[in-house]
This record gives sequence, C-alpha cells and structure tokens, in this order.
Amino acid sequence: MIHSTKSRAAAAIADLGERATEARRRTLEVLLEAERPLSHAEIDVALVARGAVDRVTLYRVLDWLVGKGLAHKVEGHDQVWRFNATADDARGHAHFCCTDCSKVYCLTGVKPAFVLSLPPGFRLQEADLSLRGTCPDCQPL
Amino acid sequence: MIHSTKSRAAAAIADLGERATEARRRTLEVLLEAERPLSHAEIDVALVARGAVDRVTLYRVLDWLVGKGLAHKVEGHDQVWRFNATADDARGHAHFCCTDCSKVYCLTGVKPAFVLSLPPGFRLQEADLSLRGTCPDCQPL
DNA sequence: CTGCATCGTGGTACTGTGTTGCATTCGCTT
DNA sequence: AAGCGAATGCAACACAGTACCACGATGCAG
Repeated sequence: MIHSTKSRAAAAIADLGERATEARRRTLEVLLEAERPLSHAEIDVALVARGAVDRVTLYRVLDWLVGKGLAHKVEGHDQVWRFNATADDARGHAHFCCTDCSKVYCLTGVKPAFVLSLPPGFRLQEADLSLRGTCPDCQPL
Repeated sequence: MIHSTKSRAAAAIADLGERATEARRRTLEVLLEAERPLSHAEIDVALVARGAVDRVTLYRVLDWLVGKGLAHKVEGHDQVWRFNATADDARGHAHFCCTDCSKVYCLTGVKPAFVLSLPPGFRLQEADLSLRGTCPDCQPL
C-alpha cells in the first residue's frame, strides 16, 4: 500500500493548514478505513485499538471534521448520527438503512432523479433519499 | 362542526374494536387537530389542556397508534420522532424539515418519482424523500 | 528561553429522548 | 356490580449529545 490511511489522514488535515492532533488523525483514520458511515459509539470502539479518545472530544472532533469538509453526517432510522469520510459530496445522495442490523450504507452513484413541486413559501436547500430494507449481510437465507 | 375531533378520535379507535381510553382519545385528538407532525414533547404540551398524560404512557400510546395504523412516525433532522394522524399512507411520501425552526411538514401530494438501481444484495422496503430548507414561517423578510 | 494567549483535550455533570419493570387502576364484558 | 386483562402511572434506567471548567500542548512576541 503506497499511502497508508495514517498518512492520508494526517495529510488531509495538514492540507487544510490545521493542526493534526492525535484525536483528529486517529478519528479520521477510522472513518477512512470504514466502508460505511459509523455511529459515535462504533467509532469509539474502533478507536480503542489506536488509543482511546475521550467521549466528548470525539464529538468535538467529529463536528470539526464535518465543518472542515473532511467528513459528513448521515442520519439512519435509529435517531443516531453517523459519520463518513467525505469521498464524494454528501448532498443529495441516497442512504440505505438496514431494518435488521440498522447499519447505514451510502449509495454513491445512486443519484435519484425526482420531480416534485413544493407548495408556495417553502424554499428547498437539500434533499436526501432515505431507503429502508435489508442489507446483504441480513438477507434471510 | 358536525364531527368534533373528539368524536372522530373515539370513533376511529372504536372502529378497530379497541379500548378507547382517555390517553388514547386525547392523544389522537391532538394529532388530528395538528396540521403537521408533532414531536413527543409538543404533544405533551398540547395534552396539558386536555389533561396531562404520563410521559411513558404517551410513548406507549403513540407506538400503539402507529401499530394500529391511526398515526405514523416521521423523522426530522433533529433526531426526534414526530407523529402524524394518518390521513394518507405514510410510505414513500416526502417530508420537509425547516432548518430554522425545525418543524416538519408532510408534503402530501408530492409523490416523487425517482429511478434508482440498488447494488446487488440490497432489498428495498421503503423509501422516503427527506427535504431540508426554510418553511413559510421562517422566510427571510 | 520565558511568559502569555490560544487551542485542543479530558472529565464531570447535566439535559433530553426513549425504555423497562412493577404495582395500581381503568375499560369493557357479563 | 364484579371481575379480568389491558392500560396507566411511577420510579429507575440506558443512551446520545451538550455545557462548563480546568489542564496541557502549541505557537508567538519579547
């Protein structure tokens, strides 16, 4: 592997001219290695292997990453925020939430084309398509 | 008014052959009179005028109403469930969430037509279109 | 190098949403 | 009116997220 996730994480932060602290690097590494959005609790578990980060600090780091455009927030159907390293833009793409294991998947490439007419007075800023069903891991048989 | 919301609520429950308790009637009345989905906290406030219902009971009543098809759950972008008296079916229609006041509106009649191809292994059950923007009450100027 | 300001972190305590368990009460049937 | 199961109220809990404050690290001016 030419670029480890470690160097990628540190580089991404340094590219912004921001301080690449341990908490930020480790958190971003976890997100970069995950193939789907992770909840705060999931990140917390994954971070133990790299050295634990305080619960509150993790919240702040995640918000910071989102603010800097290095991650984005996703909402599942269990009222918990999940976080993804931003590969593509988060706006307007579809998320799939498994009703069994409640894992969330970003369906990149699935750009839904929808037509809708908003009632007067409503101004649209963003639109997300929110899908529910069973993921490959949870198929019956 | 020929049919009060009170009688409508009681009748709807009786039609199912279920017990029309105070908590159920009053909760359903509140939902029927609301023109948009209400959060648990909002319902709680609205119920005070009719006689308060225990917090836990309200949660159970709301779940029960959803289970019986008399209401449906809506999720906004503030990680809080909201509840609506089911006029039309809840599946597949669009919800608008105001980024200012975080109120949620059911956009009935806005049936988005979208085309998407799911990756193999994913089985779709439901799809919701989740919109964000500013509502008529919160327009600048 | 030293002092100082700033930023990031850790820890505790708190809010708010939603749940579980259990004793009591209520709504409906007879 | 009586009795039974269902529904309610209460207390306690679980968990996500936030506010507050003290401490430590980093960067900069003198």
